Amino acid sequence: MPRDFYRQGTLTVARSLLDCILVHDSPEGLLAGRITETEAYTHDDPACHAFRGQTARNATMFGPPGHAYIYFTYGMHHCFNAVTAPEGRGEAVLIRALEPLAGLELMQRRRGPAAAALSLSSDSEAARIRLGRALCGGPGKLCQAFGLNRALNGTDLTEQGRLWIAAAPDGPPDAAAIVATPRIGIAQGVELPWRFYRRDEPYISRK
DNA sequence: ATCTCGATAGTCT
DNA sequence: GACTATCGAGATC
Repeated sequence: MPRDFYRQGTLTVARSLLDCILVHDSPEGLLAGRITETEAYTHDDPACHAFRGQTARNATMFGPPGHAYIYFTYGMHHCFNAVTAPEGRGEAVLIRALEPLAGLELMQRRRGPAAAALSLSSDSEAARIRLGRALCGGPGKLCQAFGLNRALNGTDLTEQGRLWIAAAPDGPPDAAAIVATPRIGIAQGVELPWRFYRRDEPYISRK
């Protein structure tokens, strides 16, 4: 997606990223997934890392839009965001889940024995969904599956280099097809309905 | 299906 | 020294 896509306003970007394709041309292989669940974080939102000002950790959030903000949390997980606000402002969209499309075998290896034990041949629709959610059904899971870490923090997502986001093949979902709910795992700003996914989307982190 | 809890280390007060 | 934009295991219903 071009730079201007990320300048539409964080809430709009969060909805418009649904169905877009995240691609990682990693040294071990090409990985791709359809974005199925997002959350918006704005500068005046107490749950946003940028709310209390710029620090070394959140610096890329204050940089130009269209770049990756990847941080480490809970001592063992990474989270991947797309920076949205104009420079100096500190806003981003958290990618919470994907439907894996390419590189599933590599994702299984990265996700560990439990995920690797699941059948890769899509015996049934239910089995495919189970596998997809085990691989990329959560912000920490998808980072592990894709091999995303702080080394990729700040990557420009608008050019096809190592990590980028491609347009939704059939365009973004209709507004009427998108559900908005409170965000997951936060202590402040719990009332804001800034988590988005398609109605009837099976590839989400949780209900 | 839903819950409670522990792991684990970087960040900020 | 407290907190964390999480995950998975184990208990419970």
